[in-house]
Amino acid sequence: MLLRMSSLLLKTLREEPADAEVPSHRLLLRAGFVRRAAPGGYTWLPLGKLVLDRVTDVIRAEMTAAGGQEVSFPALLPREPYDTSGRWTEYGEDIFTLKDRRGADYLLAPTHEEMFTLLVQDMTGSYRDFPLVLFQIQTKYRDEARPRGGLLRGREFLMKDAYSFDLTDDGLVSAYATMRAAYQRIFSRLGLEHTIVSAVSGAMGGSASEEFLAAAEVGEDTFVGCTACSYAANTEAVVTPAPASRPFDAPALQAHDTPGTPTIASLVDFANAQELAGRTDWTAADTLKNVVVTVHHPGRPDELLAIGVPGDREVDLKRLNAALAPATATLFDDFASRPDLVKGYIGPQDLKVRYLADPRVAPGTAWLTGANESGRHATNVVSGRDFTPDGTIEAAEVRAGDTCPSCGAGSLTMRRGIEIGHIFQLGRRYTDAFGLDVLGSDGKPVRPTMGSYGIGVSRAVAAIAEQHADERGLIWPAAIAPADVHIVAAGRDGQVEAALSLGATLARAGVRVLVDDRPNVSAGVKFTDAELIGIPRSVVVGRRLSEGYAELRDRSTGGRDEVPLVDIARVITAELG
RNA sequence: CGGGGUGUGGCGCAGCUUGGUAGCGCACUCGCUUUGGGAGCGAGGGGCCGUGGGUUCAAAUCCCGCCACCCCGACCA
Repeated sequence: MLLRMSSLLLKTLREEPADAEVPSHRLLLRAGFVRRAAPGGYTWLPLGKLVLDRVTDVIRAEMTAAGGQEVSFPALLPREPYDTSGRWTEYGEDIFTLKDRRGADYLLAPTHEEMFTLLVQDMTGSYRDFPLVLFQIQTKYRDEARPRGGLLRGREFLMKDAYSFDLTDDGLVSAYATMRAAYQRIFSRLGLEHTIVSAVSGAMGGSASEEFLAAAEVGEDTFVGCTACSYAANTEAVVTPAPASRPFDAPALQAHDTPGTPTIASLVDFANAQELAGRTDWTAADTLKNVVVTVHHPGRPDELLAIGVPGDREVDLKRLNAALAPATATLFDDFASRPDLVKGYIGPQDLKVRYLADPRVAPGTAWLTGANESGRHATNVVSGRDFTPDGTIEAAEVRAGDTCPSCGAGSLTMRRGIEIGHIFQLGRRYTDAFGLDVLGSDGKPVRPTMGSYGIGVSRAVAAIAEQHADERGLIWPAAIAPADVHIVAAGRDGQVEAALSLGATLARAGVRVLVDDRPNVSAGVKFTDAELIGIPRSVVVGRRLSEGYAELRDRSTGGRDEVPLVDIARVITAELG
């Protein structure tokens, strides 16, 4: 490959684009890799397309090596399969829907579980056809409420989705392990520093879910790690260790007048000032905070739900939504319509809505909480005695320093990351929905179980840009750079001709070459552009050409070496192996 | 969904308060000079001022609606 910048469709931007905030977005726009073309949609320009293709090549190679077979489905699909799986309504507003000329419903697929399942149903019939792993690299569509960060969250994006089909649960575990290892190789080759964390599987359903998170400040996911063991989890998936049940030996529930205490802080201040129940050591952790949310069930009427969490913790809506998926929750604020719910003074006793408590609200624990009357709270409200939650829920916020739920010894640290991959054991949700059975060796029908494995390909490009850049621009890992070497012709005394000649020599040897042969462009501009574009290795053919020397530069270290021009091709091909 | 901000040539911005024939820098074209760290001089091309309506003799500017983009919040009981 020999690309000449004199004819390349490329325009680097000297100034920061006004509407790009996150570093990867700014750099990819400035360096001429992508361009915004639609709300949440990006055009891949020649340099960007080269990178994208190299990333997909890595993914394709590793997926194939792991036994996957590549297929490709349409993105434009009829409604019916998604009705069968229930996702037409479950996915809700996040799905792009449209009608054909006859008024029939279509959608632009947000993922393809249904189509993979149907394909396997169509084309298999015997246990001999399994195990099977299929994948595709394809454009997905999601009507995101808020696209952000350029490639990080778009409404149209490139995704690799793969599905394994096994006849036994052991087979699924094995397929999952194979895919997990393939993902580690993929992200390692892509130069992405990442952490594998426990996750929740969201709208897709399933279990044994893990995410690959690329560490980045601008990441949308927060995840925890343990200081003592190898535990790592998305905050959405952190499971709170429940304390042991305690005997119901607390004194009887007692209600108190607590005027003007609608918040936890005001309640604690009041309780200490008034020596409530004879104590002056009340803290927020002694209180039970009860939050009312409206739960929106796809395809069903809304439901009011009360959530109880220790008063020193907030309700984390992301965690709550993860726990309720596929339903979603919003804060309830229409207290006028429900006189039984006294805002600021809600207690779990005799509530007329469903009540789910944090695991810390274990049987026997006693709390200071609302008395369901304005200006009144109650002490010694004991879980399991004075109220019984309808269940537990993981909705309280996770904080740095919390005890590790895995080893119980270390404490949790928190970081942010970009979700670049997600693997989980899907199970039989879709094979059940479509009634996919095949004949087993004993002649009886067997229902396959599925695993689901996704990579956000375009998002991975952004994550790489996020992790591999400095104040001058991008620094691509060699494996996915748009070219192996960037040759800069600096000068007009035959430098352009010499650069092109060197480029041709390298290209013949299989090296991917970008030559800056632009006439009438100053050396300074070319150097600046080369640093912005970020090809890891560059060669400057410049003022020492007449002496037979060129300069070899390393983008990441800034290193420069004068090398005889006749040796350059040999040095570079040796480096590239 | 809520809040804030912004929409003026390809990019970055001024002009709007106080209505009166649209400007600057970069980029682009041509000429001459320059050529190892974002060159100089000269001459040019390019804009339904996001969009629809209203007020007015006259609207980028004032009023109303809509759309888009960016940021923040999705929260304290």
